[in-house]
Amino acid sequence: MNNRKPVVYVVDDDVSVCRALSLLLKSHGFKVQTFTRAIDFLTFKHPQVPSCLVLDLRLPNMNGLALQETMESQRQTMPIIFISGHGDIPKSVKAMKAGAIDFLAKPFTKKKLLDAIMQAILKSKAQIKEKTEISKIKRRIKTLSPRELEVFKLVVKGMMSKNIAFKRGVSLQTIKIHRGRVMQKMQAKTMTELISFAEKCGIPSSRR
Amino acid sequence: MNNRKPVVYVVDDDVSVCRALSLLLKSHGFKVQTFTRAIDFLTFKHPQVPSCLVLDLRLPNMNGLALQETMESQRQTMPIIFISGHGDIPKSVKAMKAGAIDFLAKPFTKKKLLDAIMQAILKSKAQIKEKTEISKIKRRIKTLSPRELEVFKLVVKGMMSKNIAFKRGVSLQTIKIHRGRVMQKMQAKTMTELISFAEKCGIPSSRR
DNA sequence: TCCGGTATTATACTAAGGTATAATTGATTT
DNA sequence: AAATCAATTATACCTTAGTATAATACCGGA
Repeated sequence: MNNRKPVVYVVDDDVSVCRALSLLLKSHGFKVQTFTRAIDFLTFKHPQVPSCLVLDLRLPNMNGLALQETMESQRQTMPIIFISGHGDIPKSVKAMKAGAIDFLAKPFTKKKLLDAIMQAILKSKAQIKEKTEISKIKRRIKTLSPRELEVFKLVVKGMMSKNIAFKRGVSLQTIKIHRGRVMQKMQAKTMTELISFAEKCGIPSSRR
Repeated sequence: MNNRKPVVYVVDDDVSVCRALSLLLKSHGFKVQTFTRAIDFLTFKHPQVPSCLVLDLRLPNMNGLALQETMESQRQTMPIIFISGHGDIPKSVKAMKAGAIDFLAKPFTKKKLLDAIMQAILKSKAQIKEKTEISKIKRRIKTLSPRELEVFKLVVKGMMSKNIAFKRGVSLQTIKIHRGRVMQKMQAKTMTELISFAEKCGIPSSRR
């Protein structure tokens, strides 16, 4: 079983659309999961593999745009491709503003859809890579003691050990030890690496 | 003469639209420049102040989307708001994909347009700030001698002076002097600052 | 040809970063 | 009560960064 095969989720209330898209996409090497209701997709636990969502704009109960908003508020970053039979410009603009990859008005060609999906999967791959990297770093940050975390933040802002020591009213040696442990726990071989770790997790470096 | 008043450029082949928008926007504190042809806007030299472009989709010779592409290829980053009487979903999607702030179908309310312009001007301000900062740093980079530039790049990757010296087959002292001059010329007080300068100019730090 | 910028090296020194060892204190957990 | 961890400090030592001074060499422009 190949877990690395990209997954395309399809949410469309029209079962025949689901079936047709499923066939098309499976024939192009994607794994496909279809849903006829937004809520079913939201409660579905997606694995951590490159994936995207092909989403019908008009759905019962919760429409596509609302689903998109919900995903955003849940920090779900899966790329979305909208498909719509009765869409209009404001809706397409809203979808795109919210970060959709594409918005296809029905009828659309297979090529248009497949191109969009290809792009979405690429983006998903990049997102997953970024996410796993950040979570790895955050896991390391969690192992820091409060003092170490504080020293970490000041160090990446460019403050010298002696100044940190003075600011906190402790000895230089204490800070040096904290600093050393920060490097160890963060698994940073150099200052530059430490700074890049901090940046990736939104910890400000320099005076930005 | 207030040079800091934001400028809104309007490109629309309909003179009455130009006039109406000009009146509306001037009454809201913007400076306004109108054009009836894309080429007139392109050849106009805009000053370095917060500004945005209100752009009609349908224009003679060069339509709005083509103008947008041209600006992109010229690295013109001015935020664009499309207005359109006969647009469709694909065109609006294309515009948004290419980075437009908004795409308003005529008729639109004054509020919609003003909101979009407000957002565009904010973005423009951020762009200008970013751009001036980067150009300031790039100016400093230009003062570096070839050797200094090389050392700069290796330093921000986290390489130690002695390793740089070995790699280049020169003495440690030589590298230290280059390094010192890099800090001077780049006006960096700390390593973190030097790294943030490098990052802003796309010079890779660490192993990214 | 002389000057200035670049590149190089050496010696010597100061400052800052980093490690090792050892010890103390306080809080929390077992 | 004992053990563990975080935080602290001191002493000592080593490495790396950074500066000052002085000297050599090369190259291109005035």
